[in-house]
This record gives sequence, structure tokens and C-alpha cells, in this order.
Amino acid sequence: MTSIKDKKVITIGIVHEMTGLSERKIRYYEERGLVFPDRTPRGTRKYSFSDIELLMEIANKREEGVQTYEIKQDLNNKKKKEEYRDEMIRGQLNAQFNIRK
Amino acid sequence: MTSIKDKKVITIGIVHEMTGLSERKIRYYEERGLVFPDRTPRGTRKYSFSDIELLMEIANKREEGVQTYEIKQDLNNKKKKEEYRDEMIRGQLNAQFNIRK
DNA sequence: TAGTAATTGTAAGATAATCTAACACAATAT
DNA sequence: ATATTGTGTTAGATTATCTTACAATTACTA
Repeated sequence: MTSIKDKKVITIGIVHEMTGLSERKIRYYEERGLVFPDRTPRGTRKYSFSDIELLMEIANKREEGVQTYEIKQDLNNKKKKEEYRDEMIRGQLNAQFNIRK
Repeated sequence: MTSIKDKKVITIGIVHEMTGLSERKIRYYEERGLVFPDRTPRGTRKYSFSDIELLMEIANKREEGVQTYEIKQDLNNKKKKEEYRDEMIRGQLNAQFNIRK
């Protein structure tokens, strides 16, 4: 489920280096509920490689003129679809191997 | 050849968090030629997940009493073996598919 | 079209993180 | 016995990050 790509270990300066996005933008996309970095005990943000991929997708959408609100909807839909699919798969497995509750 | 695990994106504080090693030790192992972090333009060290694995191997060796110098020898030998093996493989491929120079 | 919301930039001030260099000292090696 | 190794700690300087606020522009909306 969670791989190295999901480990939140990259500080914002390096995310900036890697994506070319300004730190302002990166923080703003968090404010709008699009990314969710972890924090160190003192409050420094930490991002994962997956977060960086996501940020670049967001940047692309933004260039197409899509607003953060819509991007957020899309992300939520995508997440829901994935959850639904996973649930279906679990259901199938249950039906096969775990007939009685 | 190079994967996400080799991207140097993790600052020393987080390496410390992840490994439990003091920053002093981490820098010292660099001084002894055991790890080679990249640097940001301003000089901040950046480590990869592979570096972190390596650092933990080093820490284990150290606990067994092995000195950094020996550890370095071992690492160099390991590297040489890998290079040798790779060269052999390339050689085989050449023999198969690329008979004339 | 006027007015509100969204998106970014920039600045200020505070705090956190990192760097290098140096000194100390115990443990090891020669 | 002396030299080397490995770490901790400190000091001072520099860099990085955080939050908050204000400004300006662009994009919706009633």
C-alpha cells in the first residue's frame, strides 16, 4: 500500500527545486486542501515523492486554467473511485473465502 | 539503474530522525569517505533513501566494532565486484550480438 | 458591471535548521 | 606510549522555513 514514494521526507525548498513551483504556490495548494504534507515537531513541512507528482499534476491543471476548487473535486472523485474499487475487491474475496460472517 | 531510492532529496535533520544517528556521526562518515551526499547551491547536504540504508549498515558495523576505514574497504570491494559483474554481463552480450568490433 | 473570490508575489519578523571549525576526551590501534 | 579514531559539544555565521499581512491581477457571479 505505502511505498517509499509515500514517505514524507522532503522539505519545501527541495520540492521547489524539483518542481519549479514557488514555495508560495506549494503552501497555497495546501491551504486549498490539495496536498497534505506532514510536519516535523517544529513545524517544517515534509513532502513525499507522490506529493511532488501530485503537485506537478496540479500545476498542469492550473496552466489549463482549472481552479483549485475543481482540481480538488477531481481528486476527491478519483479517491472515491479507488476506495470503491478496493472495497469491491475485498467484497469479492470475502464472497470467495469467507462465506459466513 | 537509478531509481527513486537514489534521488538525493533528504536533509540531514530528517536523516537523523529516520536513522537515529547524530548529525555529527552522519557528517563524520562523509568525512571518512563512506557516504556522498549532494549539496544544494547553498551547501545543504541532501541524502537518498539508499544513503540512509547505507548509513544504517555503517552504524551496525560500527556497533560490531568495525572501524570506518575497514567499512570503507568493504564498500569499495563490493562496488568493484558489482562493476566487474556488470562488465562481464556486457561482455557476454557483446559476444552474442556484436561479434565484430 | 460592480463586487466578491481566487491566485500569486512580496515583505517583515520570528524561529528553526544547517554549516564549518575547534576543542575535549575516551577508546583503539600501532 | 603515542598516534589515530570516533563522538559530543559549543560557538558564530548563514540559510531555510514559518506565519501573517498587504497588494495586485485575474476570474467568476449576481
